Amino acid sequence: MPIIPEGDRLLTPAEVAAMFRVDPKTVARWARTKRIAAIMLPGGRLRRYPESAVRRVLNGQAVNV
Amino acid sequence: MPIIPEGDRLLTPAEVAAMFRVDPKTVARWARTKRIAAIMLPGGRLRRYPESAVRRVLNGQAVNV
DNA sequence: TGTCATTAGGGTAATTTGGGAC
DNA sequence: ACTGTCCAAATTACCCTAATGA
Repeated sequence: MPIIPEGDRLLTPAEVAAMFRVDPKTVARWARTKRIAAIMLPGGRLRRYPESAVRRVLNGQAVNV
Repeated sequence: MPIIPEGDRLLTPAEVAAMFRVDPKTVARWARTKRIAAIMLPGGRLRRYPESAVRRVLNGQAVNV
């Protein structure tokens, strides 16, 4: 089954950062340390964040990839 | 492209402290003791406060998390 | 193919937190 | 009973450069 549920929009680092009021770099750090779910683009450098994962954090629930 | 649906914006500890004119540490203490709603950033130490929660307190209404 | 805003990584400084005590 | 301050540790922000992707 898909790790990313269908209908789950992917957010850019800038969008996630804006939602949490943190620096985009901080979001990348969360992804690198597995503190928030994220997928890597084929290029292997840029990431996108499933909206559902972001929402889980906003709801104070556990996260993880 | 930049869609940030989450209707409830998040405030930083400093912003909340300024609104109430108290020390940021006091705000953190309120969060620890569940006197004001807050979410913990994935980092695990810093918090953000839903604007709606702060507004409820400012309006003298009950709070709780 | 070339341009260009965005993103990630490294290093360093600043901010924030928790906990105990006053 | 509640707040502000002191401390050490963890987290985050800002600097720069290189790579990505539309």
